[in-house]
Amino acid sequence: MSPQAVIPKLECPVVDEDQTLPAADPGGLPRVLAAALEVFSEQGYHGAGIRDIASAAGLSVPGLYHHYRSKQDILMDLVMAVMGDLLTGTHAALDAAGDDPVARFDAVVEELLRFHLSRRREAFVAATELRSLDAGNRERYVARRDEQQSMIDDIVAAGCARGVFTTPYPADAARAVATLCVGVASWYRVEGPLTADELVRRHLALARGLVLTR
Amino acid sequence: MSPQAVIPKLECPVVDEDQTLPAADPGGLPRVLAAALEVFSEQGYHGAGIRDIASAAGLSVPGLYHHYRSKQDILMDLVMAVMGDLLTGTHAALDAAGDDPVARFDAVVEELLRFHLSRRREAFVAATELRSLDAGNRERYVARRDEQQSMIDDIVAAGCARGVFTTPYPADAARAVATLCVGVASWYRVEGPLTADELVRRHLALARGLVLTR
DNA sequence: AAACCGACCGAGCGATCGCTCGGTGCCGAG
DNA sequence: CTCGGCACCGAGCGATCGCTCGGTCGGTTT
Repeated sequence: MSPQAVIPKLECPVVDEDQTLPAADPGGLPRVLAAALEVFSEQGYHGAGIRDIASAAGLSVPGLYHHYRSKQDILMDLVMAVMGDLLTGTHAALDAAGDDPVARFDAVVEELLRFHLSRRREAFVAATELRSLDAGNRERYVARRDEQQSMIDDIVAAGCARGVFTTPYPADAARAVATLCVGVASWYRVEGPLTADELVRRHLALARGLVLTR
Repeated sequence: MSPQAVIPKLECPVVDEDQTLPAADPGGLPRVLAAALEVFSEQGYHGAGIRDIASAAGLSVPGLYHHYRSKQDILMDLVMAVMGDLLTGTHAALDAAGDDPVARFDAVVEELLRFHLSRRREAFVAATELRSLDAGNRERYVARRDEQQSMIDDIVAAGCARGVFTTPYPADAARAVATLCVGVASWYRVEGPLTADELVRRHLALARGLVLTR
């Protein structure tokens, strides 16, 4: 189904991506995970067949199973890799932002927005396929997700404690901020009227509106 | 999989629901659609088999196909029924709200929130299974969805025109309001710390923060 | 009584599912 | 030159998929 030519086979442990991929992601995911992302984002986990993933990766079915033990493992590896990148990014943004709660808020919101803009399909799959993870995997994933959410919670709470944020409901506002940032992944289109920079600018203002309720 | 006893068979065109359903919805959906909602919300469209739907509805597989022509038709009927209820509700709330943009804004936001609270699973399925609708069905559904969005757009634009809303980005704020309201369906739990009324109160304040950006 | 209808079901169709068996070809180490 | 191991594949396993065929059954019409 995927309209790709024959790509020379070679799975390399280190990054070595000089091949032109059909429409791959910018995040440097391994070839199989990039292929899985492609088909999962279009058909969903249960709608995508192993054969779809294999051929999108330029592999046979047994070739795929040489690298991953099951379809469930592929999904888990994918969403955990994405969540790991997100946490790395937001932690780095926070470290660079210093101590001012407003600067920290802006930094984490901007990072969240840019992540969900540049890796829309990853974020979409991670959000919608939560239910396709089996119980143990889901638990491990949700723990990481909560780690991200409580990062925002803490920043908003700190801002409220110092009086720079005025919302009477810090926890609800923090969740609303996350909802807003994550939500861009499900409607943003590069062909749309908004550049990424302009979108970030506007949504930073909207996010501030959530913590500065009058 | 569904732990239900044998329910007397009888599909009635008019509403006649004195049977105790296992964990059915409050929205008065036909038996088959209520069953489909149950399994779609747990396994997704592609993850759910028609045997799951049939047995959740207390029917055999051919019995199911007596009422619906295909699995795709069941999904389409389900999401269109839900979207129809939402549009009916928000239009009614608007009609009752009069002409003041702030009253209209509050009315539609409250209706959106209450709908997504009381019919969480419906809203969740409609949002996540968009991609499972085939091209023609998706187009028809998205048209109704856009109708709902532009209702909010118009209210925010009217409020900005009269100067009671101050956001410099009415369209983005309106989308953020919708994102916020729709989002509650994916995290709200009845067992959680927030009553529905308190949640509505707080999120009305948050939504106002989005259109009253300083 | 005969003819018809809507609601429903047992059995099973071909296709596809996730996954595995038993390989082949290549490569660096000994 | 052999050998072990890695990357990979053709073929096909049993199970399940969406869907249909050919009915039965009880009620209404004529």
